[in-house]
Amino acid sequence: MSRPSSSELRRAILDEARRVLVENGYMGLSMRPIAREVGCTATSIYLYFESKDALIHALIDEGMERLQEQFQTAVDGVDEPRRRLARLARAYLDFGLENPEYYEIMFMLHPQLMERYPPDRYRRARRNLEMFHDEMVAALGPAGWDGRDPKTESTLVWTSLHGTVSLLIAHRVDVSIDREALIERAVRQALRSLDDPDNAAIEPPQSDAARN
Amino acid sequence: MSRPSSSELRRAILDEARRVLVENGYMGLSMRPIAREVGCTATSIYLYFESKDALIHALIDEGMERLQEQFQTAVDGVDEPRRRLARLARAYLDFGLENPEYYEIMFMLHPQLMERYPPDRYRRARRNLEMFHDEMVAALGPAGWDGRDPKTESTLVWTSLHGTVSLLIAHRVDVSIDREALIERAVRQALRSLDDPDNAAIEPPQSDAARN
Amino acid sequence: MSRPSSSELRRAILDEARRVLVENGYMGLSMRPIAREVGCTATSIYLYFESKDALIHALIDEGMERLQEQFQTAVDGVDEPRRRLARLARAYLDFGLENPEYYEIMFMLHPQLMERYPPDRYRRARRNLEMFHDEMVAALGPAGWDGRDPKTESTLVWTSLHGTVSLLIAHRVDVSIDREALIERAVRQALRSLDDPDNAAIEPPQSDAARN
Amino acid sequence: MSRPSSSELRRAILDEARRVLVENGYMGLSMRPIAREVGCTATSIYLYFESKDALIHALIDEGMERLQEQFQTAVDGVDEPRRRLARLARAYLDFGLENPEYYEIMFMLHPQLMERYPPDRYRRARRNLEMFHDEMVAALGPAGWDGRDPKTESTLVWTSLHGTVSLLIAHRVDVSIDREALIERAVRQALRSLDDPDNAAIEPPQSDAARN
DNA sequence: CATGAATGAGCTTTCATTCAT
DNA sequence: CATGAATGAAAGCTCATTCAT
Repeated sequence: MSRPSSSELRRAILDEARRVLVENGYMGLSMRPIAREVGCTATSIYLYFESKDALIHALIDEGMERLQEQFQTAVDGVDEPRRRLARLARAYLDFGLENPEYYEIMFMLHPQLMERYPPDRYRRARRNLEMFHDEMVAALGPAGWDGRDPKTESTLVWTSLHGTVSLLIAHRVDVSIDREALIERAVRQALRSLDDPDNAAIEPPQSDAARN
Repeated sequence: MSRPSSSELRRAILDEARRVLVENGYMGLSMRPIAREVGCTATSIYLYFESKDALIHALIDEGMERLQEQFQTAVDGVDEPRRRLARLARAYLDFGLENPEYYEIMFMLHPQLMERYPPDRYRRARRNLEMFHDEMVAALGPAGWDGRDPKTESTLVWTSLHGTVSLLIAHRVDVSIDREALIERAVRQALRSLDDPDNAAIEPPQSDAARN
Repeated sequence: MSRPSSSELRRAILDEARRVLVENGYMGLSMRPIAREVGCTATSIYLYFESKDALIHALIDEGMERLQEQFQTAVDGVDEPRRRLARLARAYLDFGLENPEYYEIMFMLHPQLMERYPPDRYRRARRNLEMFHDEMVAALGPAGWDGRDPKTESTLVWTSLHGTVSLLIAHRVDVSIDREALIERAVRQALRSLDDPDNAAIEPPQSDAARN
Repeated sequence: MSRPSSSELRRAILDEARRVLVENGYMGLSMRPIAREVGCTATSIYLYFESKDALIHALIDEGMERLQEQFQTAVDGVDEPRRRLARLARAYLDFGLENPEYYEIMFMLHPQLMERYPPDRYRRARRNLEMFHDEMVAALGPAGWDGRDPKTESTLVWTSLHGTVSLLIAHRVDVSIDREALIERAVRQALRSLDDPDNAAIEPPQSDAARN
């Protein structure tokens, strides 16, 4: 899976690119400053990455691999389905918070930029998220869905975790909030689907509220 | 702020800027194409907005005002606290999905870009989100928190809604998922805090894996 | 026909571009040196020409107009068809030798570059050359073609003049050759079609000579 | 697949360079795409050619040799001077049309680029063209020039053939023209000098119109 | 004989912005 | 209120070429 790593420079470029990404974001990423920082010319970058897009895509790939590894580590040796799912959720949050630069390009890039990511690699990357689905099905079994759709439910787990990660790494969450407490609550809430689906107390969606 | 006179040109610039935003994202927004589209020169834009940042900030302000209006409309005439909260959640989702361009600059901009948004206006904008907090406190009363922090809980409502909105407008959610069903589930899940806080079945956070 | 000429800078850019063209050829033409020479920045050139191609195309247009003018002047007041044709031929040669930079981009550009010249403007430009055809038909009348094709014959006039012009301005013609004598002979030879078409003495094309 | 021997690589480079030349012209010729196509590195090209210029010059040399061969073949066994000259003319046209990539670098390069072609090799190459001169002298003998200069006349043969070849390979000649007919006519016209020099019907050059 | 790594100069073009009018 | 002219900086990228191995 991992490349023969043609040189340390390639590594240095990727690392510097990540560093810039978390600091300045995608649009603040430009070739010459990276080159200057790693001590080569802008031309040299093109020896390892055929374009700026390719460099970004390589980072996305790396990020997806790392997330996959953290997922595997998280569930390794854990048998109980609910615990496996909880571990996955926690691992997702941890990954995002510990690797904001990877997370940003993996899950927060604008659609227009994402379109240039090769579709087959995109599909492969998406398989990471299917773990949420598979573990949920394993946890709840064929019954117990009460008419709900497993794909929708697992997507919901993901979106709810993503909301927390993305706002945290964008420094949008009030600093007075206890970070660890929020994370813990996010994990638990994400997994509430596993418990009682009874929430009749809340009113059904109202189309009038949708109008502006 | 700016004069209340606000000519039609100013309006046209803002509208065109929004149109570009939803298509190309923040980084695809540049002054001259806007000018060309609304039929004036790039210089003219500077008569109404002192910089590109100021233009973006004006759009953020507008978006925040619109969200505020939709919040007010949503809870208008509704007395029951839980229903008020549900309405707010639904209004938030609807706003994001119907105004992706506003939503993007309001809640998805990179920190570096957000830093240039004047802090006082940022604080004012944040007050929108405090509605979640206030309504939750109203709903649960002084008791019933079981040791949980109202601020954390209301933040959790927000992040969970944001996850769904942001991934939907970024076209990250699998197209085979029923959009409306996901939204409905997102609202309900966001408000689960109001019900039983019992989730002892899920293991405690693994603090060792979270630290780097 | 001539533009309102928005400023003298536009003129200066065109002139400098021409100067560079004759010296360094098309591939030696680049924006920044032009800018430096006319005393503006490279960006300014883009105020007057939307691209390097557009700049070249503007020069082609100008050249075609000038050639057209010289053609008109040449035949002005001349009635006798043969003399009109001779004047055209001479004017063509003179134009090319006096305006080598125009001539180069008008008639010596590589096909690949020419493809980007808008087809409608190309067709308009080609009309210049149709004057050879029209005058030949006028000179020889409906009869007198002895089975030869007027279009072929007029094309032959052009190609034969072009050969002389292009080799002269490329400095390919031996310097010991009397330039004026060559030109005079070229004109006369180009118009030989008008006289006796009898050249049976020369053998027909031989396919064996075509093989390598 | 065995490795190409060194001479084969040299050959492959030259062939690929020619292929690129006919497609993209001189300015579209760059080292790395050639290397990629022949399956070596850009550096390897420098083992066989000390510079891009040298590569081009080698191609020019090759082309000149091939033209020389075709000239020899054309007149081989032909005794009658006029027929020999006609054969040469035809061979020249055929060479250009069948080897447009050679022809372009041999006869259509901008003076600035040609200056770098070593003068001695240039002179040797020029000897090809002197065959026109020698055969004309042989055909007409010491008399029969009527005051005309043999060098001028043979140059005229060349320029007139060049005009036809260069415009044809640049796709400048109207597609509705019968290519073979034009070529045949070009050969005949080029050799008209051999016949009557009487062209008194055409007016003398107008030196006044030629000056600016 | 051939390579991989690297370079410096250069390319066309776009950017947000300013200033005199 | 609006413009046309102009700019400096920077963008991504390609070029022919060199050098140690």
